[in-house]
Amino acid sequence: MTLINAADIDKALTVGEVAERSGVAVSTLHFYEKKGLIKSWRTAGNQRRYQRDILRRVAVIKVAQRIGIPLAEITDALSALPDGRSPTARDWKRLSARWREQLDERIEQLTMLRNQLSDCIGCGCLSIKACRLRNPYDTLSEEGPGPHF
Amino acid sequence: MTLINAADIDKALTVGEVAERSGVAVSTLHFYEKKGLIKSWRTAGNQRRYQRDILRRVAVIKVAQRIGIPLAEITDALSALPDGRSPTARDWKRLSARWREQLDERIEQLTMLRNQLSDCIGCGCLSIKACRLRNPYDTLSEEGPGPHF
DNA sequence: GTAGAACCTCAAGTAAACTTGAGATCAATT
DNA sequence: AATTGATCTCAAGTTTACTTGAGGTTCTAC
Repeated sequence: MTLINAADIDKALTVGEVAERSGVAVSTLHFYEKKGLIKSWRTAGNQRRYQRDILRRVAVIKVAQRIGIPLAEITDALSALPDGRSPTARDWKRLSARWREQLDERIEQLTMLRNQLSDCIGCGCLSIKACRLRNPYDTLSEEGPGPHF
Repeated sequence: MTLINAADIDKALTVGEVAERSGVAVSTLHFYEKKGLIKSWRTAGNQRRYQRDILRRVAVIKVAQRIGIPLAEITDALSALPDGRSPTARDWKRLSARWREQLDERIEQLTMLRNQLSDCIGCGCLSIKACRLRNPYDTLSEEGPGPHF
């Protein structure tokens, strides 16, 4: 149900162009499309064409991946974006706020791990039952019930 | 060429025991053995037996995994450990020092990502060619040539 | 001496995120 | 018209880190 006007078509990008400009392989773009992360329309000759907007979208996907968000979740988040128009700053803000939290969490976990690692360096305390490194669930369980990835 | 004395055998652990006490599945222990991460000897009835030391070793593997080190690299690092005796604090220190660096690096990367994300929240700058989030290689390339995982 | 739990091996399956390959079509150029 | 490069589809392969299953053996306990 996406509306496309003449101007958009005019500026349309081919897969090759998108690949080069976004830095991902053509096969990856095919793959993302199959997974529902991005979309395109076709020319009379069945070739993909993308709105210029695709470049930002792919950039967003790459950022999310760097954070460590799995593609399925990215698909999910992206599907919450408005259909048919380019996401606005506000849309992007919602997305990034959610991911920002996950990033914070991830950083905190790694930082805790680092502290524990420092405590343990050279002390051999991994052999001790009470070692915090050895029993990470002491800390994880503080997050409450439910799955802790 | 590992020497095992009567006392060790005395305190030997079965796979089931190791699994329960280390928190990994029996199948995972089989798997780790095949990959060369851990080892065992066999009873007359062909069942695995482990030195008590296995528990620390598995703990070390799990810590390394939390840092994000792939198993192959862990195997590599562990193979540098002395054969036939339990690793000492010094051995463990060498290992953790190396991994500590990777952890630091990972944390720094994520922290940079977070800062950039903050800069970008709500500003829509992902659409701008110069956006640092969009062009992470500006920063990655500072790490020098070679593969950047 | 027999049931049931714990083990064994080996092959195959799983999930994520892609890549590769084969065979065919499209588009731009000479 | 013919060549060359870009695309297309669809299936199958790749890597990491395991898990699952089938079919068979060993241990422990009653």
